[in-house]
Amino acid sequence: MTSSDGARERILDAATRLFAALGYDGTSTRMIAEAAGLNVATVAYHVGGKRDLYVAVMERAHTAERQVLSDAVAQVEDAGGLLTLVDRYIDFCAEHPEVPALWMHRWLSDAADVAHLEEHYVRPLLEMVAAAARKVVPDGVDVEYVIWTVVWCTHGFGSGGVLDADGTRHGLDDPRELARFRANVRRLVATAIGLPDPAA
Amino acid sequence: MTSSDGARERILDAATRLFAALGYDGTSTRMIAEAAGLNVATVAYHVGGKRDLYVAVMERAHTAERQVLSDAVAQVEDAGGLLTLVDRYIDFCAEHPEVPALWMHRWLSDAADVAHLEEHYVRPLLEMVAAAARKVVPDGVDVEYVIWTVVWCTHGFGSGGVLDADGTRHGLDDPRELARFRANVRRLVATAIGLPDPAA
DNA sequence: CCGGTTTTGTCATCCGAATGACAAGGCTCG
DNA sequence: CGAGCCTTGTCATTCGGATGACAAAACCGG
Repeated sequence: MTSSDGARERILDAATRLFAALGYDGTSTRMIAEAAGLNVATVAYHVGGKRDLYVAVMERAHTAERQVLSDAVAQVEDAGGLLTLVDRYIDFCAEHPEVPALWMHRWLSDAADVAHLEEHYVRPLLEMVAAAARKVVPDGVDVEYVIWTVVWCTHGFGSGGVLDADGTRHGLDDPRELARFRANVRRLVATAIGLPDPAA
Repeated sequence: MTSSDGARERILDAATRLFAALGYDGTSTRMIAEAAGLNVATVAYHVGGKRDLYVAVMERAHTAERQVLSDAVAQVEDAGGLLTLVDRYIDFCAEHPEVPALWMHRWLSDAADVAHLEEHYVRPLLEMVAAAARKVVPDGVDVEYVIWTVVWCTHGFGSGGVLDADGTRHGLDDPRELARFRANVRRLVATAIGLPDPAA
């Protein structure tokens, strides 16, 4: 049973879910094994130790993220195109809430000595987007700052969400929250790069 | 020795530092004891178990935060006063980086079963600020959204910071990063609430 | 001032549980 | 068979928590 029909995939799926929800320290290999419906040792057999598991999860998440962003970047032709790019990224984070959650946890735990994730992955990604943006935006705009603002907001709203009046939390999985978020980020970016307010 | 001359304070200081840096799961009572220069049991004697330690840390952090915000709210008389309020909060987060870091970890459901922190602490705080803001801001402005945006950005830049071109990280402890952040948030808030762009 | 008692602060130590990791063996299907 | 897949079993380590012992200080009746 379970054969090899994507055992590794199932393991990574479970690990992604758990790392995103509980962080690296809050997740044990046994939890991951149980969530994947496999034995603890089987997980090690397919992926390796806990650290390998984590790296594999982060790399897979990053690959998806890079795919979305590089596709979107390729279609940026003017400043307005940046709003579409932002839209794509928001969509991606709403559809895959694990990604912002994984990164959020990561930003806060320098403990994990997997520094190459930042250096080799997020920095190039950031530069790719920044380069595309600089071409279509007036000089003097602090492009990197705008990007970081969008990143922090999107990751924040996406993983932490908003504490509603009745004490419940809403993230970007909530369609109404998503719409509100999108409209506001569009306006935020538009004014930051000197575009007219998008009435949506 | 060390008597009771603020042993509890020293413990809470160490715990705050560690919880902020490593999160709840990443911190052990033994680390805290060592960082405070005390025995594990002594920590338990003064504060209690790990959970009590965490709650005490969060409550102390929240008290400071509320103090700053309620002082600032009391001086808001017009829309421009909100920019001052934001400034105060940014200053606070820059001076006490543990606070945004603690909350950041918390949003990602660090020690999830201490829900009263959100319900009894952050929600009232949020409502206090929102109420003050609504009085001086045009109707139709999504005040709570603006607040959440500022919170996420400030906590994000404050605890996670920004990944610089050379791979180093800069948070709000870096004066230049702080200035850049402040200017941009001021503008962000100003445009969101229909104020002229503050040239600062 | 004083002897004895209580309270307070600290420590070394132990316990049950959980964790990450690994060795060795057993499936099962081509 | 035998290689890929999975399990059982075990190990050292670490965790949070609790206990009992001890010293110093505070307290108190005389």
